[in-house]
Amino acid sequence: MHTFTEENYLKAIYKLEEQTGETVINSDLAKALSIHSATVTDMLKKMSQKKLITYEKSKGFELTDKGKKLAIGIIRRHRLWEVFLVENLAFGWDEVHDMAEQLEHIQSEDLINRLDRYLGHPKADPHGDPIPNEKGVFAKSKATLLSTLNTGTSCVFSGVTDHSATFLSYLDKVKLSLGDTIKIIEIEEYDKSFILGLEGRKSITISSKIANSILVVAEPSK
Amino acid sequence: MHTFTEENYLKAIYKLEEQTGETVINSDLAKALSIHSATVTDMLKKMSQKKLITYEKSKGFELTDKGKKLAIGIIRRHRLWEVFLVENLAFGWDEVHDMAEQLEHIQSEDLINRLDRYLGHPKADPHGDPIPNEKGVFAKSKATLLSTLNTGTSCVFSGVTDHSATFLSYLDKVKLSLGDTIKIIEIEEYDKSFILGLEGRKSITISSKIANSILVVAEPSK
DNA sequence: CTATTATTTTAGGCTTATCTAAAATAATAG
DNA sequence: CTATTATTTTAGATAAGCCTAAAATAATAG
Ligand SMILES: [Mn+2]
Ligand SMILES: [Mn+2]
Ligand SMILES: [Mn+2]
Ligand SMILES: [Mn+2]
Repeated sequence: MHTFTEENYLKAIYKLEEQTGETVINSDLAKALSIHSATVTDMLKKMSQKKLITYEKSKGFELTDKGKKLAIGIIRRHRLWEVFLVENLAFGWDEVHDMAEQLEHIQSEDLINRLDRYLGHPKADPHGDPIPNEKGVFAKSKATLLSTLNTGTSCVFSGVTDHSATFLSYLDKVKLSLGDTIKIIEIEEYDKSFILGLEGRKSITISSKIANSILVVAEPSK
Repeated sequence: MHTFTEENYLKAIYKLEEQTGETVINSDLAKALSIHSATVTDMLKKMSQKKLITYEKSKGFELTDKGKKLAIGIIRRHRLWEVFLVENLAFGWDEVHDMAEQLEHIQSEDLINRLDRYLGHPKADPHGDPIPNEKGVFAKSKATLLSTLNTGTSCVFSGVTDHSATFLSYLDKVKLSLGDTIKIIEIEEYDKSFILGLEGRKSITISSKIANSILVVAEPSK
C-alpha cells in the first residue's frame, strides 16, 4: 500500500505534531529524518496529492485524518512488536528499537491484531509509551518529568523521553525500571542532581540530565 | 546489508537450482520473479560483481557459496516466521506465506536465533519444508510424491509441492493434515485418482492432480 | 520600511529497479 | 549447414528517493 519511506514520513510528522502541538515545518521534519529540505519539499507535494497531509507552499503542513490514522497504525505496530521482543524473546528494552523500526512496516491488519491478542492487549510498550488499540484509540499520558517535581514527592516511574540505547542501559545499570516507586529525597541546589529513595534498597543519585528524561505519574492510591 | 530485491533474487535462484539441479537460466528466473528478462540481465551483472553468483554472458549462472549461504538464511527466516504465525498466532497454513514473504527480510541474526529458540528449534515449517539451523544446515528431504506410489502402500503425509492457498485450503476441507498416515486403497485406472484410507475415518478420493502435489515418507517403523 | 538572515522551493543530477523495443546471440529443425 | 525460432543482451525510458547549488520567499532586527 504505502512505501516504507512514506510510512516513516507519516510517523515523523505525527510525532512532531504531538511534540509541538502545532503545524509542522519543513526544516524540523528534515532534521527528524536526517534528510535535506529539498527532499522534504518533493515528498510533501506527493503526500499532499495523496491527501495524507495538507500543504501550502512555504506554509507549514499537517496530517489529514487519513494521514493521522495511518501514522497511529504504524506506531501501534512498532510498539506491539517491541512488547513481543521484550516479553517473549527476552530482549532488553535498549535493544529493540531498530528491529521494531523494520517490523512496523509489515503489512497485515490481521497479523497485528492477532499479535495484540497474543500479547494480552498490552496498554504500553517496554518504554512506557501507550499502544493504540485496533481503532487507533489510546490514552493520552498524564506523566510529568521527574525533573519538574519537588523534594519529598513520591511517584511511579512510568516512561522515558529519551529512547536511546545508552540512556536505557544506564537505567538498567542503576536498576531503575518502569513501575518502580520513587521518592525524591533531595534535590541538590548546585547542579540540580536528584537523590532518589527506592523501595527496599539504597537510595541513588542521578544527574539533572537523567531526571529530565524520566517520566513519572502520581503514586497510585491504595 | 542487502535490499529486499536482491534477497528475492537470491531465494528464487536457490529454489530454481534446487528444483532443476542445474545451472539457472535467465528466462526461468524472470518467470519466477514475474519480471522481464532485460531486468534480470541487469541484476545478474550487479550480483555477479558482488560475487553472489557466477555469471557469463548468455550462459547460465549459479550461486556462489556466499550467495548460497545468504539464500539459505532467507529461507530459514521465512520458515521460522511461518511456524510462529501458525503455532503462536493460530493462522492457517494457507494464510501465512505473504506475511512470511515480508518478515523474511527483517535483518537481525539475534532476532531470528531467539525466535528459533522461542519456537523450540522446529525442524520443519507448517508445509513440511525443512528449516535450516543457525549454521545453514538442514536435512535433505527423502519424501516422494504420493502419485508415484502403488496400491497398498502405507505412508505418512510429510509435505506439499504446491504452496498455493487454494491447494492448502482444499486439503483443509478434506481434512488431510501433515503427519496423517495414509494407505493407498486403490488407484483408479481411468483417471489415476487415488482412494486413500485414513486412520479412524472414512476413506477419501483425491484427483491425480492433488496426489501429484502431496509428499509422503515411509511409515515410521514402530 | 528595509536590509539581513533564515527557510523553502526550484533546477538539475544520481542510483536502483523496473519497463519496452530492437539488436545480438544461441539453439534447433530440416 | 542454414533458416527459423528462442533466448539474451543492449539501448533508451520511467518513477521513487535522495543529493547539491542556486533562486525565491518569509521572518526579523534595526
Ligand atoms: Mn522504539
Ligand atoms: Mn518504544
Ligand atoms: Mn511460504
Ligand atoms: Mn512454508
